[in-house]
Amino acid sequence: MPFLKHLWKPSKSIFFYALLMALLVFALKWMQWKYLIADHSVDIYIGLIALFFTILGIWVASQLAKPKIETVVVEKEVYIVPPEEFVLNEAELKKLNLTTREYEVLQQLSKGLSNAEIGEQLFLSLSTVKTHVSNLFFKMDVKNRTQAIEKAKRLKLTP
Amino acid sequence: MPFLKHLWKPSKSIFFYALLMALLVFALKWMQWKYLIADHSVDIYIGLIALFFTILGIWVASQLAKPKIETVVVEKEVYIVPPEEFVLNEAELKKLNLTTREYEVLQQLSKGLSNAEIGEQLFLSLSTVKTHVSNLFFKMDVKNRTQAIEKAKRLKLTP
DNA sequence: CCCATTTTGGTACTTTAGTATGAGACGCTC
DNA sequence: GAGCGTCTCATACTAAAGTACCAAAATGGG
Repeated sequence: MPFLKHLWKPSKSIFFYALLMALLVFALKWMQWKYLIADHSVDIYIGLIALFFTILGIWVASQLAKPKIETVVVEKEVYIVPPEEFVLNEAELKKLNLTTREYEVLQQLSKGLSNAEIGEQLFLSLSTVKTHVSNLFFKMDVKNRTQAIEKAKRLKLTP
Repeated sequence: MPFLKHLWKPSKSIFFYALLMALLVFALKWMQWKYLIADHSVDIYIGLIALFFTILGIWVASQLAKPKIETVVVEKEVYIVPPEEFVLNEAELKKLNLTTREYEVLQQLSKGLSNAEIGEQLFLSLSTVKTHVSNLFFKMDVKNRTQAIEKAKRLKLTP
């Protein structure tokens, strides 16, 4: 009977109930000497005791058999990606009305390359790079390359 | 006491237990006449009845009371922040061994300001700004301001 | 107070960036 | 083919950036 296992669990309560039961027995014994020695109402006496202790047993069982609520906490992780990969903002790019070559120069510019290095990368003379860069600044409405880089990254035109 | 509601539910069982109880009382009455009239072992008799009916009550309660095991599953959503706000990388900053003033210049530099503008912001002459900037490039191991900005942002030294 | 570091500023110079202007070559379209 | 836009490159110039070296003033700790 698996129920009994639960009965023995709360050891502190056991002593309390045992003490309570002892007191009741003592009280009943006292009542026995006072009222029941004389007459023959032993049947009623026994019945009352049986009824009382049955109810007591039920009550004890109800007290010991506690709700027993098992709370299972399941942590559900809501993952929100931080990678933040580069997605070209084509709308903004189109607004600027850059030519193909100008955009290529802008990409190199955003890498932090100098005009000479851009020329090496795209096989252009320094003059040509300067021309593209200058036109780039005009179209982008900036005054120097650092502002151009900042704006290009902010508008998601370059990584 | 909500427990009693469960007791009254199975009406068929009630008659069975009532009948059982009646039989037991009858049996006890018979035992009473046979063994216990003569002597003074009424105490033991009462104790046995009390014990028996307590156990009976417990048993009845355990039979009638449902398992009563409630499993509550609580789903706890744990969010992982995406804000990605600027957090200064103090470790990397310390590695560079920049002076206070140099770092202030770097902060303005990262905004895309020219040397002259940085001078206006920090109330410095162009010469002083150039000195700081030059020392900055040496300590950061870069060749120009665009690389310095790129590195500062990558190492989370500036927003 | 002394010393090391920082901060500030200067001069002189080189390099790079950026502007302005022009011009030749190419491809496309009307 | 004329016109247009793009791409290329050049020259000339100015502005800004960057380097090198020096030095005075301020700062802060032992």
